[in-house]
Amino acid sequence: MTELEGKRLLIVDDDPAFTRILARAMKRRGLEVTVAHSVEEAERVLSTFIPDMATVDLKMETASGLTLIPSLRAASNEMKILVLTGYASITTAVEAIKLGATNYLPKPADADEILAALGKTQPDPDIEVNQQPMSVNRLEWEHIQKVLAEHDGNVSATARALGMHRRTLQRKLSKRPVKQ
Amino acid sequence: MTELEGKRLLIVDDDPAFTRILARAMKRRGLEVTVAHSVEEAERVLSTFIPDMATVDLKMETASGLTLIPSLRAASNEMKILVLTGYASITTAVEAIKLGATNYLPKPADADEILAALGKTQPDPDIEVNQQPMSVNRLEWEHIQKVLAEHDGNVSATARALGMHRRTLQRKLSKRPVKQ
DNA sequence: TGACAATGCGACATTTTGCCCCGCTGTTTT
DNA sequence: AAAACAGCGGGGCAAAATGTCGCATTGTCA
Repeated sequence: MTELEGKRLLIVDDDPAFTRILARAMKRRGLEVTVAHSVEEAERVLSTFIPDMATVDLKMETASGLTLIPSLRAASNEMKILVLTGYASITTAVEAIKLGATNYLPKPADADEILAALGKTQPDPDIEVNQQPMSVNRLEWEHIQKVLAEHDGNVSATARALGMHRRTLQRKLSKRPVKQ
Repeated sequence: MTELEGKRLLIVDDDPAFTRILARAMKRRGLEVTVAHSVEEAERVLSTFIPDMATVDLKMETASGLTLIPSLRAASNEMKILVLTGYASITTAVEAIKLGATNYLPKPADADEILAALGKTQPDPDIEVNQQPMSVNRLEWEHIQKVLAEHDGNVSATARALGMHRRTLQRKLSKRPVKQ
């Protein structure tokens, strides 16, 4: 881990408990950590210095972390950008990588996983494919996320498009996605 | 759909039933379709001509579809490459995009979804409106049928694979007038 | 034949859902 | 500016779906 010594990490997440713990773990590993609790705050940080790596939460109070990725990537081509979210979906993962993220991890993830994901830049065609098909619940979650993205996050429109009650969709969205 | 007329599509998937249906649907839309049932076969096709777009399955008998993506991308920067798999996961989605895929879709997906994912860039107002996304129920139904077939009709095994209770799967299978 | 998995189904507790109704916040219309 | 409108989040409640357990029956295979 010595090669991490002194590297600057920007953590963007509006969960104070999460950022506190992660920041501490990263500092213990010798990183220089800055925390931003919103996209706006992150933009301000960017105007003062350019971090070497960044972790970005997707679901935040105000703007989505996705909107921050282009700014981060514009600030530096070398920056390692990791998207980290408790509401992971294939749709947002694809979107994030296309926007220039280096990697994408579902929460919960510990500090070592995060560092590993930040370090693994090169794609590997030989990673193994799941042997299990998706669970129905997971498939539903992915589908909902896709349609939601197509409707720019408009819950009402998505519910209409899916022929599902808005209240039900709202409840489903507030839950964490199922594993696997 | 006229802008699709005559475009060459390469379908890489080792499921004969799937390729047959998809090829037919795509031909009906005016595409020129070639099918490869393995990565090797796809490589051979590539040495003959360069398609405008390709759909690639991940889980195939021999090599994973992921290994094909660099070849496809090397053959042309313009090619639309869609990864399409019943064994979708965030990990492989991220890898696929990093390797140069244009998009990534979990199966089941119908022909229109696939075309959309391959990058319809035309601002066609009608398409958006009448193109309803698949309802969650139908999506679920198709997925269940697929996995059930993979397990030779074994309900218990299917329920395990789908992470769903056997009793629930049983009930779903019994009373299902397949509504859209 | 014995062992074992799979099936169909009843019964019941738990969870999810559909539905109606708020209040609040922006945006568009009048 | 006021009113009308759309979207969001959420409370509460009845109806429906699901998870769970148990049990008798039916393959299947060595």
